[in-house]
Amino acid sequence: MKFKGKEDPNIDESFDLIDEGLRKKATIVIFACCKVIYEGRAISQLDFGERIILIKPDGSFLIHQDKKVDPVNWQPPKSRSRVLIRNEKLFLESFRRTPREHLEVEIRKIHFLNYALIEDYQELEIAGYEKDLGDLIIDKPHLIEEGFKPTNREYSTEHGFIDILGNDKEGNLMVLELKSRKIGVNAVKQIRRYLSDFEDEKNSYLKDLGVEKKKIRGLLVAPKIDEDAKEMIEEEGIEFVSLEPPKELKRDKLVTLDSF
Amino acid sequence: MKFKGKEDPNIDESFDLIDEGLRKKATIVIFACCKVIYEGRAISQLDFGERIILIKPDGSFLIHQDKKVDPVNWQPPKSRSRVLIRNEKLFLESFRRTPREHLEVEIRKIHFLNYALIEDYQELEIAGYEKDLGDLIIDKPHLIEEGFKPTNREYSTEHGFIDILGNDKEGNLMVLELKSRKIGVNAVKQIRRYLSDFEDEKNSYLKDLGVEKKKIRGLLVAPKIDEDAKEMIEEEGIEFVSLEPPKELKRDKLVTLDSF
DNA sequence: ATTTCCATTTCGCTT
DNA sequence: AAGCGAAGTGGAAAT
Repeated sequence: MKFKGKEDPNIDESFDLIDEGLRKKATIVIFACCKVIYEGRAISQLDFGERIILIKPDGSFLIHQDKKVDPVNWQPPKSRSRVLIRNEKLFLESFRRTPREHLEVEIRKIHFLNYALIEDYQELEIAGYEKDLGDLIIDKPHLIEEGFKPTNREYSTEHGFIDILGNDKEGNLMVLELKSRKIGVNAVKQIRRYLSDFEDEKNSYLKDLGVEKKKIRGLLVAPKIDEDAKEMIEEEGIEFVSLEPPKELKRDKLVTLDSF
Repeated sequence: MKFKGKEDPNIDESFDLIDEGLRKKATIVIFACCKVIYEGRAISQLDFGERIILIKPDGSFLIHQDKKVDPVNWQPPKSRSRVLIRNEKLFLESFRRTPREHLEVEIRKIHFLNYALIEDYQELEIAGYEKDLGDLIIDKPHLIEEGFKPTNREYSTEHGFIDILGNDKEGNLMVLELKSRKIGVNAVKQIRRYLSDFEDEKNSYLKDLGVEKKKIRGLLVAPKIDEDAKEMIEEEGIEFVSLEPPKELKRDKLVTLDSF
């Protein structure tokens, strides 16, 4: 692995180092006073100020201020970056087609400039959201209720995808809507639309599934439900099952963190 | 402004520099081989690899891999960071209350470590999205059609907020749904729900607005509309007006960028 | 503090 | 390439 850095480079040194970094597909970090103009899906302008510029080998281009998680300006992966000197001033540019987007960074002064040839093939293992909740239910249907049998996942309807379809032990159709965090009013409206599809006689979903003249039960599954949503479902006979998405990684070597 | 940087610091130098940077509320950039564990809204683990760590004075804590715009792990502003040595290993930690979130970074090797005392008060000026489109229509209603008069903005209904309400020159009610980019099928469904509200006799919106026994016109306003949405609106008598959000900054000194 | 909705959302997955 | 939905969404404005 190769690292290279320079403090207070002059304009020519800056140009050479950045150019070298770009050609080598290095990850480049620059501490600089710069001004930024963006034109693309929107248009923006940011006057001179001290910022961090991060250029990644996949073409991503980020400019970070001293606040917030999100970059103030950026370009997505596969953008093409270049460095140039115009009127004795140093510029960075990043360009993207489809949609056409352009970022121009005028650099007044570079304080630090580093680049490194890194390749990070490690992938983040993450758990604890909707997909994991769905996996859990498919794996252990009894967590919903004794005798529950899932039949379809991501079942497509006119109004969107139903997270899980299944039957209870009496053969009634069950429509499950999952949320990893909290059931709100919108989730109730959503499942209500799915249910109205099925309740519509003209609709053929029931026949498709070989389920006729049975009840249709709507279930919302999430760790919590908010008060408004709770009132709504009580009026409409929709059920709620409290279930946490499993916060477990697949290769589970994770040690519980000490309290801070 | 104060900058400080070190190449290949040993563990004690690293600790001192980071600790100093944190105390001074500096912006810290670290090029390091590290392993990351997160526990909070979800839970995640990332094995050792070469990454960029960025700690901002507002408490934001970002870990970037060599790909993508988004950090692989992060903590939001107001998180509390600290550096520590445990079993002769260097760790960074970041903690947040409400919701409770914790990030632990084990550092195997630091290649570069920089910090800088920067304060960037420049704010991004941006234009070209939905709000600008709404401003434009309120300012120049004739862009929708001759005689159009907006009456309400962000008008609240059971199904959400209608972007703009108004009347045409015959006094018919007009329901406008704006998009800064492209009308898709979802936007049509949305305006359809608003319209069904108004068309329902039991509904009192019309009386509230003093508009009775008039037509109700649904308009989608955006730069473009996709093919599916176009077919839908033709069947349902919803109209489409093509309008670009104004891509103009308020203090407009912006020079058009040269082509790349 | 909580809710709601927009975003140059980004990102991953499916068609 | 385009569309769809989730996200540790983030962030701002309103309540």
